[in-house]
Amino acid sequence: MDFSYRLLSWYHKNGRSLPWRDTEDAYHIWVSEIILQQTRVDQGIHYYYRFIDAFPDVYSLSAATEDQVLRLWQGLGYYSRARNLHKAAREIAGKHGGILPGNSKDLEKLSGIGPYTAAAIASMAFKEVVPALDSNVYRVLSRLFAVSEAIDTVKGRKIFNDLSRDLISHDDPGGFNQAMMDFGSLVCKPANPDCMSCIFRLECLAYKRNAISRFPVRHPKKVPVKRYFVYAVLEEVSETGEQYFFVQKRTRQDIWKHMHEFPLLEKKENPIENTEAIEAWLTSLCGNKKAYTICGSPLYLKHQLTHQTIHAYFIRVRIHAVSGKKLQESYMRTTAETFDKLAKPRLIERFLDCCF
DNA sequence: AACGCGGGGCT
DNA sequence: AGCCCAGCGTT
Repeated sequence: MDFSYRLLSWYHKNGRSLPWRDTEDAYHIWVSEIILQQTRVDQGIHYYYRFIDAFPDVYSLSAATEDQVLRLWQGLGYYSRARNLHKAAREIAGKHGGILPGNSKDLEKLSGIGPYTAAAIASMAFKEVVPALDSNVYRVLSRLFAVSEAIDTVKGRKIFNDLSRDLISHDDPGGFNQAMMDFGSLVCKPANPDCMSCIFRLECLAYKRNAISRFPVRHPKKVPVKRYFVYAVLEEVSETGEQYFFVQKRTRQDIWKHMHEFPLLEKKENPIENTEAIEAWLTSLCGNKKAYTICGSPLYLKHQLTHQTIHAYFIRVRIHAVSGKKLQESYMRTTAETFDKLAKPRLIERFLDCCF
């Protein structure tokens, strides 16, 4: 089969030049692969430079705190990637002498490394002949062979796995995998693919059937759920003139785990008209009605996630004198400077951009 | 197998 | 407004 030869020829002429290519350092490749999970290259590349700069090797990453790693990941989303990367780095530093496992099966045992990432690292860093199936590859193959099985089922995955195993280059598996991904993102794009410059156009079954847009097949997605957040932005100015905020770290199995935010009241329905309930909440936070003053009217921000629509209201509150017990026990009192260094979700960053 | 997990670009 | 992106872990 000359598929891989033709693909690699295309790749050597048209492939992208990226900082994690042309390196033997498995750690660098690993970091790039984690950053690029469900993330476009354009979006992730800046984070890659900053991450490698801050943590140039496994040991520097393992020596960092989770908070430091999350702060660097801030704004990129899917924060479990950062937590798992950090966790795995500590495991490698502790149990593997700082060396990444040298094959895909052992790589897959590490936190945050699944079938795709294991195959990507093993093929690129260790020349293991194993196909890395990401959504680019699913798209390219589903169109080439008009695969009508959905890509997000076990049955479908097996079909694509088998196809790739037949096609993959044994001389340059890493190049093959990267070539497939570049081809998918540069030519066989999700929308408006560039079929006219496609080297496989004449063999492409989807193109022949004039059915490009029907591939790949995937299961329909769920509609986003609505959530209503009311944040109390509690500001206290001490006698020395220092400004303090009250913040908390999210710990639940939910969005933004281990990221920081303001005291939060969440409702299923829009609560903003119910001023009594909100004031009761603020009072319980601050101890009594005289302990605080609401500044102005709430600021509303809509925040769209892939699977949730968050309607957020920020209420700025000035705290006088002594704070309530609940505030002391459940929340951290931080200076503006310290707060700045904490990892925060985009929504909180957006609010800060508006008001501070 | 189904679900939850971000943020941003493209159409 | 909806779809998609160098997927993975949990339930």
